[in-house]
Amino acid sequence: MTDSLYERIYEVVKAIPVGHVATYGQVARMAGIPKGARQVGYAMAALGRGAPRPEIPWHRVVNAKGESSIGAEQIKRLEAEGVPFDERGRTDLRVYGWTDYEEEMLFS
DNA sequence: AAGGTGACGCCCG
DNA sequence: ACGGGCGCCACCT
Repeated sequence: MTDSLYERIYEVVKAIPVGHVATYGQVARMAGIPKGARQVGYAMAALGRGAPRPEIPWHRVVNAKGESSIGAEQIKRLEAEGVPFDERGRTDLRVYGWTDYEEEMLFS
């Protein structure tokens, strides 16, 4: 719980709806860190290191290709809540990708 | 204090 | 579609 930067990232991740996923870059942008995709990944990695944070659905964060960056554990969790992965380990972001109110505005 | 390290992403062959 | 290379930037030692 070091500072507000990670907290902002965690807030965004907590907002990802069940059955949907968001990319690292997307989370970064939504947290106000345009070039911070890596920081998001680092923040996720930090979850396993220090204090436990079971309220944060880290498994709903995938890379820009729609793949899991961590492996089977994540895929298992996502499929359990209705997000399918193909044999190549990818999920369809066009279908399961998360779009919040703010972002939907950009499409209009 | 300086340099190494990523749960990333984009641009090019 | 896919791999390689480079840029990014907060964290850790």
